[in-house]
Amino acid sequence: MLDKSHKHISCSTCAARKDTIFGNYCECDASAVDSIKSSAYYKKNQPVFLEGSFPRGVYCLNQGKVKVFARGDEGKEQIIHIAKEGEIIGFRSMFSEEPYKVSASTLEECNICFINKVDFLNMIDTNPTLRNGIMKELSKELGDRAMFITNMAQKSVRERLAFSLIILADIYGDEQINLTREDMANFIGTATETLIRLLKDFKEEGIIEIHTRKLEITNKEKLFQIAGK
Amino acid sequence: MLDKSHKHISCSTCAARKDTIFGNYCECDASAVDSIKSSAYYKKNQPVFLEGSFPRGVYCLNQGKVKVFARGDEGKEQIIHIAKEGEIIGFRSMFSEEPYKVSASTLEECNICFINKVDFLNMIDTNPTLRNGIMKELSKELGDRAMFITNMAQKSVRERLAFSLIILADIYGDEQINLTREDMANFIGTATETLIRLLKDFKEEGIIEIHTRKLEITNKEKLFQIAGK
DNA sequence: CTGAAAAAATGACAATCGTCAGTTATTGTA
DNA sequence: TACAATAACTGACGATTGTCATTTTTTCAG
Repeated sequence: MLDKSHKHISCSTCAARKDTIFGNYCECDASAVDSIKSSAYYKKNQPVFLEGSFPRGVYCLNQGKVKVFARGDEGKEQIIHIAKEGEIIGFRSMFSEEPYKVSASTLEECNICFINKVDFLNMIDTNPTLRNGIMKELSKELGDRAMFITNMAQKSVRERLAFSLIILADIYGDEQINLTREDMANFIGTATETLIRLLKDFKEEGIIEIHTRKLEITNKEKLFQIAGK
Repeated sequence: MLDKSHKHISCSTCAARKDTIFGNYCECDASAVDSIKSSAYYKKNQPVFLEGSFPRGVYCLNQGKVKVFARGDEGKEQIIHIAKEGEIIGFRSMFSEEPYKVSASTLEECNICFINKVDFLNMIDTNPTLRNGIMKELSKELGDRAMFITNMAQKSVRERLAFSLIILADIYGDEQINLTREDMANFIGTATETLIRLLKDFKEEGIIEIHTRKLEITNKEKLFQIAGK
């Protein structure tokens, strides 16, 4: 259940805490983080931060999913990442001292906590474990994006779709994948029409079941096979 | 002139030093870095580090260019970045504690300095300015790769070629761009044959001049126009 | 519950781009 | 300097994928 009020969400009762950088790397107690953060409820399709603006702090997802995307020359979205419960987003630009290069927007109802820039940087300076966690995170993501680029450049749309469905299945866990066709196409890097046709193919091949918006994977084996490793 | 011996290259006389993270962010004197590093001469097309292996330290380019690339499922290279004098490469995996996700290989004769992992991590721990420089670098690159992904996904090969030529012109400075057609194709993300045909088109449109291997840009304006921002 | 708006789906068509097969040019080395 | 190896280039062809136009379905607000 989502807390739709703006009342404070406590780190100590946060179900996602074990998945966060704080829960993983930081021996600092939950109340320390609690005391410097605020929390807010977001409706579906609400912006979290916008490309071009300067970061005021970082966002920690307590509940819900958020798409992180860049815009191409003609304004078309390219989804770079889909963040879920426990992830921290928007901290890259805090170190680079540049405006955001990407935007973030909720894909569903969300509860998101916010830590002010000064407080966050202060935590990093004084807490080596947390700092190392952040650096680890940055580095890991850099590796992920190298692979993302390679997939974009070398795989066919069909292969990318298979690959992306595996990633999405992981993000959505027991839930069924729930994205608009347009968002999914913008994640895979193709036209919406092409995506729809390929989903139909997959359905006919018995790989997925389509429940209107929601997708259920029925043959993950075959997805791996098509995705090619 | 390249120093082909293995004798020590000094940071204090390094022409590229002003462009490095050390020269930019770190108030520590050159001799401190000098004392912990070694230097080596690399021939053209020599590996610097390999995907899958664990990092032993970081590499700082004194002279020459290095390609950083991932491999797709069929072994095809995707060039993620071309590093030039002054750049430090191979430090991401040191934080992520994973094996390298990418390989690096010299594109020409190079002099490359090496700093041992322990020494480097130690520097970072004790030098906040350097540390911030590294974090800034990681973040910036993350932003660059978001844009790289977007370009791959949304631009045509012709547009990507124009865009890449602008980037390459910047990397090569006053020198002419000097890459094999295959490397250039692997940077742009296309087949070698397609690249060759498009280069011919550009030549006929008066945008570039082709001197066998080397490329000279004669109409940068038009490149920007084709690349689309 | 209903109508309007948004999203999903389908069809037709053309252009881009990759693949394969082969030729020509360049490079590096014996 | 010549020869082998590598790289650059050309041609033919078809598959994949994007675009545009239109219809059907779903969603959501009143």
